Parts: sequence; structure tokens; C-alpha cells
Amino acid sequence: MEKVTIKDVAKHAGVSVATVSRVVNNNYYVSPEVARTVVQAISELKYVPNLVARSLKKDATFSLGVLVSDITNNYFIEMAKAVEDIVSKQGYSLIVCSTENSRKRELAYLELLISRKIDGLILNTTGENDEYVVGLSRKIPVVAINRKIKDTGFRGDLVDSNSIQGAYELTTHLLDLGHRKIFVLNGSLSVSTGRERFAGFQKAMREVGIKVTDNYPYRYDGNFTLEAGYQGAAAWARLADRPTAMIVMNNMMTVGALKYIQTHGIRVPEEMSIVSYERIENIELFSVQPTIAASDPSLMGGKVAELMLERIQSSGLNNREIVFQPKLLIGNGEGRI
Amino acid sequence: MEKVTIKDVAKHAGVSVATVSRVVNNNYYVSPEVARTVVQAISELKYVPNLVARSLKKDATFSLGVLVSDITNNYFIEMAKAVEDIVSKQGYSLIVCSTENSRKRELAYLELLISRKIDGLILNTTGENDEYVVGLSRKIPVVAINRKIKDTGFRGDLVDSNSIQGAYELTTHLLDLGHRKIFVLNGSLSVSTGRERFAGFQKAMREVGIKVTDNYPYRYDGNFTLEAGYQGAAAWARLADRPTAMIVMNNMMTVGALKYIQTHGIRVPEEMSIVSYERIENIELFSVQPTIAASDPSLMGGKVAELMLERIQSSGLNNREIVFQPKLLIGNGEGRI
DNA sequence: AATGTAAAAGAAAACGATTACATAAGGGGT
DNA sequence: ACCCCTTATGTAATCGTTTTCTTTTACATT
Repeated sequence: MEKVTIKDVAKHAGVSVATVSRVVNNNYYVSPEVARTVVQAISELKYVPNLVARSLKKDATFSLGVLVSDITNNYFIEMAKAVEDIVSKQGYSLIVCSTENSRKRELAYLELLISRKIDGLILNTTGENDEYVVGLSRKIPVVAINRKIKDTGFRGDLVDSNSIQGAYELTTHLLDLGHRKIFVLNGSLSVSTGRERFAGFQKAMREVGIKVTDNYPYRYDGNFTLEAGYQGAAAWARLADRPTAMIVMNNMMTVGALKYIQTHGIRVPEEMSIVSYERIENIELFSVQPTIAASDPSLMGGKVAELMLERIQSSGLNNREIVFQPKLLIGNGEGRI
Repeated sequence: MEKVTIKDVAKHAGVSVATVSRVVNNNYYVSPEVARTVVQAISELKYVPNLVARSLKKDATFSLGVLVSDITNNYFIEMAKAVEDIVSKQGYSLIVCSTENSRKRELAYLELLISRKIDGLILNTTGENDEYVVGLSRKIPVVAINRKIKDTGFRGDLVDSNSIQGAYELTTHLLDLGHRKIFVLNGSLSVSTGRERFAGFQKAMREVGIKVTDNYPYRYDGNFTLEAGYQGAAAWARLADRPTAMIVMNNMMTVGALKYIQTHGIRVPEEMSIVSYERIENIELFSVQPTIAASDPSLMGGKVAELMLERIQSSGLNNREIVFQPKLLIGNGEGRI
């Protein structure tokens, strides 16, 4: 009753452990009769193979590490779910961890996952341990999501949303509505996503003749968190000449900004228009529904899974980059000037 | 460079593997000088212990299975996060899986987790494999969340929200506002949560002299999903004599119902008042903000972690039940009749 | 009849740790 | 001088699998 191993099955079936193993993995000559006996014994004893032992021997754990910046962000959950849906069919499990954008946490989790011998890593990098990640990337398959691995020498894939394009389109949308004084609520400029979204904003502004330099006055550099969004909106509110519009570079910050807006009774879009990058869960039910630029996290997750499985199967693949084009979903958070 | 094991470290440091192991686990006599050499060797070779091998030997994987009905439900994410925060300090990792309330999926995950040799199971049961779970519960520590394990013989803990009380208070709240025709949007009656919330509703109704029998006309039995919520609201809408209020038994269904309400232009609370069980993420930003009864998932998760760690450490504990009292958070989704 | 090959099964060596057991040196107590 | 205990280290067994060797048998080919 307690702890039945392959040995017990072998004894019970009157065969060697090798034979039992062969039946379990059915990948070698075993006569039908013996196989039947073994199957019988397995079900009688309720034997279930010890995956830990198997992992040790096979040097493969059939588990994948997923390291995202914020597990509270529904966007990542959707993505992880899509990944799981696919890889679980091949027997893989996910260990999902949240770095909270902390260098230390990320490193600690990376080390933990490595010692747990994960077969592959799916990483939304903080950008602060990228040298380490580069090292990893030549030991195990790595697929980066949304944020590029900074260091050269990285060996792996990237599944990204076209941040420049998305931010460009959001900005253009505001410009088309007549806005010229636009507040930009940036994400972390230390990660590619943050920089590129800002670049997309700059590009659109430049096209209407507005130079957005480093000391652009209508700007708040946040770190993609709810709190940063709240603070960013507060920074907007403190300005003497409040911009008529605001572009927020991710969903969490947008929620934070909306909370500020809500609690301070700011009328949208009369006093301020707001647009945002990335999907927000249940936005259809919000009283203020910002227009958003977004790529489908399920689709992205599907691609991540696909690349990962390929990379696990065949080594020596070149780096690949899959870039999704964000779509604009028009809301009610912006008005014509 | 590739794959450095304890043997390599031993050789490099000129000691036996046993000594290296002792240094790594520092739980046995090792002279300071030798220890220093070993530490040196470890860092030079960048040795990291293989947790798979350790698990096999120690018969402990330091990983916990978390099986919830719906990983898309922020409520469970918050809870899982709280659990992780605590158990990770003791070196435990979480494998989180989503059953989608499917018997088959739950069973498959249970078997997978067992063969992965998890040290403990945290389970939001579907109620359909409870005999199996009872069996498990006498092999590894099990902590149930929100839903009771049906079968007798279960050996483990339960962390729950007082469903009867929560539903009772929500109903009473509506009754106090003058409502008498109240539509009830039930969750799965096959799980304790669903049954108890319904019972709480019945109790409150009985107190004002209304018998809610099995063929109560204002009722829809859903299964805690978004889709069920949508359908439930549709069922309400189809009634000739629409009840003036609706009580929805979990957050996902409430979101579904709100979506129906939104897309069909039903005015809240003029045409219908709505109250709900469990927190909804970002409800502050909704245009309709139902009053909710909820227990704090972080607090509950903290308790779950605590019970689990205790159960891992000492065997032979009695079953424990921790019941959180839900609090009413008043919104704007209901009106006086 | 001799030989080659495929099918079937077992014995035993891994995988990378932990740990029970054995051994030895150094001191303190008598 | 003897014994015993503590400290320090090594040897080897073990955890539960998979898999490489073997060996044996049976059958087809010549």
C-alpha cells in the first residue's frame, strides 16, 4: 500500500524491472503475454512511476520555468495558460514565478529553476540579469517574451509585440483627434518594451513637428506597476498646463491611472483623454474604457509554446523573432479637441 | 563547463563527495579549512546542486501542487501568490494547475502531481474525485480551499470562507432595501460552496417568510463560470415578471452577468439590483459596482501556507478548519424598492 | 546441418545526490 | 596507560528509474 515501486511490480509480475520499465515506456521488444501480466500487476498494485527518478536518469524533468514580471497581470496569466494548454499535451508542466521586476528575485528564481533542472525557460526579463541569462541560454532552451535580452550572445527565441508600432498608432490616434499636448506615462526604460514604446510615441510626435526630447515636460517614467500609474496620473494633475491627453504604456499603469482619475473626480474625456498599451481584463465593464493597442496574449503564448517545443527537440537552432502586430481597440476614453 | 556535479567538486577540492555534501548542507562535522576549500571549489566550478537527485534520495521534492478550478480567476491568483510568498521562504515551489471544473482534468492533474512526488497538495476540489483525494490525503498533506472534500475519511485541513453567512448577509442586504422578488444565480450545487451559498440565501428568505423550495421560479443553476453568469442573466431577462434583484454566487458569474446587463442595456439598479459573492478585480473602475461579500484571498492564502507547512513538518495532525468571515463591501449596484 | 538474425528477457551500471557505517586522530577523565 | 567521546573524513549503499550489455531462444536462410 505504501510506496509501490517498479521493483514491487516486477516481483508481483514475476519479471525483471527492466521488463516492467519497457512495458511502461513501450519502446522495446516485450511479448504480448508478458506485457499483459505486467499491466495487470501495475493496476493491481496501483503503481505510478516516480517522475523524479525518471528525470534523474533521463536528464529531463519535463518541466518548464516561466518567469514573468508580474503574475498579478492577467495578460501574463492568459499567456501562461496558452502555453500550458499546448505543452501539457507533451507532458510538460509549468513552474510559474513572478519577479516583481526585482533583480534579486529574478536571479534567485533563475538559480532555483536551474537547480530544479527545468527543460526550458520562458522569460519576461527584468533586463538586470541578462548576462546570466545569456549564459543559461547556451545550456537550456530559452524563449524570451515581450522584452529582448540585452546582451549579445543570447541564444534563443523572442516572441514580442511590436511596441514601436503600437505606441505609434496610439499616439497618432490622439493626434488625429486634435491633441497636441500629450502626457506620456512611460514604463521602465531599462527594458526594451519601455524604450520602444517611448520611441513609437516620439516618432508619431515628430511627424507632426513636435520634438520629444529627454526633458520633454509632459512625462513620467514609471515601472509598469499599478502604483507607478497612480503616481503618473498624479504628476499629470500637478502640471499647471495639463495636457489634454495621456498615453500609458501598459495595462497595470493604466489601471493605476484610472484609479487616480476616479478618486480625484477627473472627467474623461472632457478634462483628459487616455489611451493605453495592452489589454485590460473586463475593460468592457469600466466606466472609462481607454482605447488600447494590444496583441493577443493567447496567440503569443501559443507561439511561445511552439518555439519552446521545437527548441527542446532540436538543438542548434538559430535565434528566431516572432513579432505580433498590435491592434487598436477603440474605447471611449478619448475625445476630439 | 558542462554539467558540474558533486563529484567534480570533490575531485577539484581533493575531498570525498560526502564531505562536499556535508559542506553544502552544513549539518555535520567539517573542519573550517576543508570547508573553505570546498566552498572555493564550488564557486570556481559554479556548482549548483541537482535538486532532482536530492529529491530522489530525500524523498521530498520541495514542491507543492496547487489545483484550482480556474486560474483565470484573480481570486485564486491572489491566494496562490500569498501561499508562494510564504512557502518559498522555506524553499518550496508551486506547481499551479487549473481544473476548469472538469473531472477528467482534475484527475489527470492529480495523477501527474503525484507522480511528480509533490510534498503537499492545495486543492480547490471539483468534488468529483473526492474518493481519490481522500486516498491521497493519507499519503501526503492536503489542504482544501473553499470547497469541502465530500467523502468521509478525508485527512487534512480546510480553509474556507463562511459561505452561508456571506450569502445570508447579501440577501439580507437586499431584503432590507425592500426587495422581495430576488433572482438567485447559483454556482455548482455539487460543491459545498455552491450549496452553502444557496442555503444562506434560503435562510435569509425564510426569515422574511419566503420559502425557497427546489422549484423556486427565480433561479438559475450555473457552474461558477463567466459563461454561466451570462446565461443566468439571460434567464432572468426572459422572465415575464422580472425580479427586482439578483444575487450572484461568485465573481466570475457576476462578471458574466454584468456583461449581459451591459450589452443589453439593462439599467442598474433601476431595472435590477445586483449583489455578488467574492472580490472582483478592479471593481472600483466598473460602471456598475455590485456590493460584494468577500474574504481576503491573501489572508486565506497565508493561512493555507501555514497549515501546509505545519502538516509537512508534523504528521498525525487532526483535521483543522479555518473559516473566514466574509465582509460586505457596499457598492452601487443595488437600489431601494 | 550450420549460420545469421530478430525477438525476448534479465543483470547490472548508471543518473547525482544523501547518509549509515567505518575508521582514525586527538584529548580528557580515571 | 587505558578507555571513551568528539571531531573529521572516507567508503559504499541507496533512492527509483532507464538503458546498455548480455544471453537465450526461435526461426529463417543457405
